[in-house]
Amino acid sequence: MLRISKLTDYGTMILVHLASAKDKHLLPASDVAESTHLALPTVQKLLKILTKNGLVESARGTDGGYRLARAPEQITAAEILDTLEGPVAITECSHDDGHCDLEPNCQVGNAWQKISLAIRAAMNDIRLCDLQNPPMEFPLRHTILSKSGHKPRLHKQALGK
Amino acid sequence: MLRISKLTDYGTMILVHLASAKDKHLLPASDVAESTHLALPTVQKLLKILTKNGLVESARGTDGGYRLARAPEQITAAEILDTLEGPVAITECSHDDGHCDLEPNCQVGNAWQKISLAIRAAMNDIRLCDLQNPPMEFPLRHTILSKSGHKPRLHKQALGK
DNA sequence: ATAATATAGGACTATATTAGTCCAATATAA
DNA sequence: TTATATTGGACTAATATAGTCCTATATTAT
Ligand code: FES
Ligand code: FES
Repeated sequence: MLRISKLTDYGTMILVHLASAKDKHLLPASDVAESTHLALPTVQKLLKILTKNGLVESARGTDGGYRLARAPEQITAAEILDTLEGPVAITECSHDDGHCDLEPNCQVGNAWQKISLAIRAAMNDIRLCDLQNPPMEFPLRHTILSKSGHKPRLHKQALGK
Repeated sequence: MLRISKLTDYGTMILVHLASAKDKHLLPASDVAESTHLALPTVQKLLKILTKNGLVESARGTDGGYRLARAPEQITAAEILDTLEGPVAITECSHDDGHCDLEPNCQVGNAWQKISLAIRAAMNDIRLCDLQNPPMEFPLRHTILSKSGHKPRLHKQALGK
């Protein structure tokens, strides 16, 4: 259903490993690779991506390495997915962008897109610490606009292309 | 986020088209292709898949064709995704099945899987008629276990695999 | 300075998945 | 028997993902 790629899985493992690190200590990629049993080049690649997206921070040189940029409670699943899965928009329309000659009443792409956004909103409630130590059940209590049926959040998110 | 494939999008368009058909009338694949502006071979392939999975029913021969097997209110988004995206399970663990030598405390794959299931549960509330004519907002009000508040967030250790 | 360590950036290949097409077989009705 | 239309599956092409490797840059210690 929600299909996450292997790299996203790996990336999450890496984040979880960093989350369990001592304090502000920096872990070199080689250490992370060893601990997670993932191939070093893959770990290097992922750590670079995570760094570029602000989830982890890095230092070069001797005793350099990586660590979480924030506490595990302040990193959301939405961020992790955005970072590792990329800004993949749901298929918007089977016809090329903007021009749907057929049916102006076809809201199919639109509908899937709204569903996707609702899910994404729900992902904001799940945090790295939840992935680290998952609860019995994950709640998904959102609508695309708001949780109380009002109009507060407009979620004008640009889903790019 | 939730990434649906092009074929799933096409398939949804086809379902919506069938949903708008007169009564119990059968539409041949060629008709569907023309109406949706999709390539005929693709439409044929998708209709076969939809038929095999019980979402539409078919008749052969002259005046044969396809129609929805049930009313649009009785076809859920979950079914559509299951049918068109296949039974794609989320990546369970980066190590081969059952054998995670490293860390017994790694619940990463497990966590994503639970999230995926929660989303799938939410998809049971969305129906073909909603995709046809999407509401302002899609509600996602589920947890993996129940919908009535059940003391979530307990961070209980999940049972293994 | 120089050497050693480690990240940054990106190019590159290999693999897997998705998308799309086509053909032979079967069923139905006129 | 002919025309219509689905069924089943094989097949190729296109794209996305996974994985590796090379060069440049920054940092620290000697
Ligand atoms: S086919 Fe273009 S909006 Fe649906
Ligand atoms: S690496 Fe095996 S369960 Fe997480």
